[in-house]
Amino acid sequence: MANIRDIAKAANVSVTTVSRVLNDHPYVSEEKRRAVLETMKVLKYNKNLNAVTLSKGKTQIIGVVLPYIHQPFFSLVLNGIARRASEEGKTIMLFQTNYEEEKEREALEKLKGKQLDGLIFCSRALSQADIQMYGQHGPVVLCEESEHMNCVYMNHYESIVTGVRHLRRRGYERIGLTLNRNSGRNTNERVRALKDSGFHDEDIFYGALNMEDGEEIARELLLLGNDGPDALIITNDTVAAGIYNEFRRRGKKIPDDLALLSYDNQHIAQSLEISSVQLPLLEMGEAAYSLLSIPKHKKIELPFTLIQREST
Amino acid sequence: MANIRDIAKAANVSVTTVSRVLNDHPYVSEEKRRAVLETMKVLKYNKNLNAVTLSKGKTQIIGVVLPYIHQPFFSLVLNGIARRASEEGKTIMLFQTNYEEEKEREALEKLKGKQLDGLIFCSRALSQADIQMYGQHGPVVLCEESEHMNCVYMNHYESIVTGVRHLRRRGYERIGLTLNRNSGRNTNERVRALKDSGFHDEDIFYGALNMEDGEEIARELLLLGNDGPDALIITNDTVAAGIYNEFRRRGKKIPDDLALLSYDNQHIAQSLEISSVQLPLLEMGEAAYSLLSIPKHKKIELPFTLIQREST
DNA sequence: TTGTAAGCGTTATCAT
DNA sequence: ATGATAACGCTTACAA
Repeated sequence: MANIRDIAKAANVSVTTVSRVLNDHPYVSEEKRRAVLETMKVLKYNKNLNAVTLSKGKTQIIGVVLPYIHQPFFSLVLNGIARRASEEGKTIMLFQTNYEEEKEREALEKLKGKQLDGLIFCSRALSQADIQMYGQHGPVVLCEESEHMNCVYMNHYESIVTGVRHLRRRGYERIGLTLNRNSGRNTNERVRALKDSGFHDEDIFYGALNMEDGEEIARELLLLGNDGPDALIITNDTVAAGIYNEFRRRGKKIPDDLALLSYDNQHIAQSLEISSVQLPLLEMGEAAYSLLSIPKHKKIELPFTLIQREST
Repeated sequence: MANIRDIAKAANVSVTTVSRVLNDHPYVSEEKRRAVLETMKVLKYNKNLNAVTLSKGKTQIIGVVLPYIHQPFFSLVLNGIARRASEEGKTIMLFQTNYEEEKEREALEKLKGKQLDGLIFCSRALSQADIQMYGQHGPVVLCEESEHMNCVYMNHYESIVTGVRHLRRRGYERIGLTLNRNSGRNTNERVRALKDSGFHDEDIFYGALNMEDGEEIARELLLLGNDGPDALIITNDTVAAGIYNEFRRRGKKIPDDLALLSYDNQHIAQSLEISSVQLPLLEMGEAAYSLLSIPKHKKIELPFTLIQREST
């Protein structure tokens, strides 16, 4: 592997000149430029990007932390980030964490080790305080409200309040909630909003992330019969689809037997006519990316829209 | 920013000793180890990972090239890759190309520049020959059949033949096909299989990738009336869902008015009872990752399964 | 067990 | 315009 010095020697110029040619700097005669280019070809020269990185102190790599790649929510946010990053010639390093703190730490350590120019958390398991500690090593953005770090988020409390109001107007009286985790800021906000609206813990179902989880919850609800909620606000469309499917299989009707309101408004909600809270996820990703280069604390709240369909 | 030399000086040891402490090497007295660790804390030392990279000549980064992150097909393959990579302490650099050759080239150039230890193409716009040229700079794996590069793929020709046989058995006589692109190895194989089965160009619909595309194609088909195919093999479940939705909206019935057989067997196919060809996508990703470290040419063909539902 | 010094391959500063 | 030379910060023979 020929390096810049080999080229310099072979072409009878200095390394500086070779570097100049490499970077299209001015102040290099056409004659030498051609000579350098020629010997590069002869010696099959390849620029070593790691050396550039070390010398410049920047990698042009942005880290993105998310729990699950294949969830529509996260893959759309990621998409938004990737789009902006690509426009600016940055690349994305992906950290799929499955909500394991250790995996999140790996990403933070790469920021600390200068392998990343910035880091975006689409969701997190570590505490905000833990994450904030790494802020001194480079820009960190959260897709969740934060008082100390740059962040882009939607108002989860308000979204639940809006959902409850919508359901009440449609005549539903006992409203339940499904959630993925039993901690996390967004989760807590949703729970708080539900309780403030006068509903109870017993109608909150945790561990609701996939279609199978939805089917499972549906079976629980069917056992409860009239002793359960008559409407459910659901983690995401996929879980809602699971509930929908299981109810249909058992000969139950949506929304007569159970009203469904889910989050994300993905294709499947559209197809099954499930009401859903739509978030501008691509925009969230794009905003997160932009926030990386804003030095002072900035929060961006994104609006949501409730799309009503047959399920409510 | 204190570096390894500063630490050495302050702790009264050599840089080698510091490096040894850093890497948990044996042969360093407990006394010095503690001294080093202590001064590291005092001087707030952070290891610079780029320097490590340059020195070692390996980055532990694997590049993944795919056209669209948010498509279930690709996000599942990516998931499989990420899982294996994470197990081995490698990280993923993501290249969302939107099938732009230039973007694919960026990834290849990073391999050439030693910023990547390997590269996986989940799909491609560049020719195999173009990609193969970069094989000299590091391992490259394709998720598509190739005679020269390591690859994991499914037999697209056979999948169409199987689909056609299935549809014929169910009584359908004129079978059409939807595709995303009008080139690409997988696409070509599908077209070839359809033609070999006795069907024609006129029933092939291109540009079918999203739900909206499906709706559009559905409208075209509705205009054709009885002058179109009575069954369709479809790019993916999302497109199929689009067709399904549009037909339902117009009061048409699936499969009476049109039989649908799609690819990928994602949630939405399950929910809408659409027959679908299932591929082991996670396994495909995992296999692709493993193939990176196999020096001699190896091909892995993955099986597919036709899941029959109400749409056929 | 410890240290010296030569890489790794660039970029950047400062003369000339 | 061109070049010497010092960073960048770590790893790793090789020597002691």
